[in-house]
Amino acid sequence: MGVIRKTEAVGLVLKEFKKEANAIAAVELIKRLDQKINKSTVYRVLDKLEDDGVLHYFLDTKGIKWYALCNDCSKVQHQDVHPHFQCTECGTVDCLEINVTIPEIANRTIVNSQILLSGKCELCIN
Amino acid sequence: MGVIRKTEAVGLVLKEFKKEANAIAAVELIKRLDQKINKSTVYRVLDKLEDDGVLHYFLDTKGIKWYALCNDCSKVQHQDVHPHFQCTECGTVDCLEINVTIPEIANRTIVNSQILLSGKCELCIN
DNA sequence: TTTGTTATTGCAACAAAGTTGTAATAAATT
DNA sequence: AATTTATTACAACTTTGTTGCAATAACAAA
Repeated sequence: MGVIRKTEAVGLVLKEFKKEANAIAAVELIKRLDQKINKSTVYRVLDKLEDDGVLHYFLDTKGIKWYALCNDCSKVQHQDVHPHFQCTECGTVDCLEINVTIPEIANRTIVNSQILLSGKCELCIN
Repeated sequence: MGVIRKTEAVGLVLKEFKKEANAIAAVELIKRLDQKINKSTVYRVLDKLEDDGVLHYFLDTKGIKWYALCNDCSKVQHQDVHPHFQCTECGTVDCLEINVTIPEIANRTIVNSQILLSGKCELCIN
């Protein structure tokens, strides 16, 4: 179930995403909002915003959760199925606005695809 | 650093992979070998076999580690960069022998790509 | 504005996966 | 057989995320 009440916690979490171009790790958000919002509240708010189609999440190369703003999602459906990119140098994670086509596979239905690319980002490439 | 001594633990771990067509989760392996090998030994053996190019690993939709036999890898390089598939019904995970081409991305170097597909497997599709 | 309902929060405790230090054990070499 | 040192078991720990529950605070209704 998504967000129902406009609380301070929801506001603070959304503010973080608005001032950040990239994705934010749940763990990082918890650090940033420490002393303001409790850890489990952060997780619950993220979860609700994901339900609402405001954020989407994915796991990085270490299996930890990252969240980023959605573009055209809704409570009904997440349209965001783009690849994510993690820089091996600075750890930054972005959404990539590219299309990767997954071929059909005999005898299987593919419902979801998660693509995580890693390498050097624009800033660390030099 | 890879395997140096041929120990019982290494033998038991390899035996599990030889009698299993699919990938095995580290956690599952630990359960299977409980009372035979200690948890941290399992992790250390898996790590070494990965170093040696015998196994490769990847994370599933929940961020937990899975291992599978490599085909043509070596200590020097892991050639296995195929997608992995996890069935949402039975949880089984396999390696897919298909090629997915990742387009070039301006201002970034892509060193690694992890593709995790999920849906229904051959057995659960009906 | 006050009251009532219940979604939301903080807290503390827990759970799961994986890691680490260390002393004891056992491969492999001499 | 003795020696070296990679490997193991064990226990304790870390990190990320979850859960139960009482207290709090949105929000609607009166």
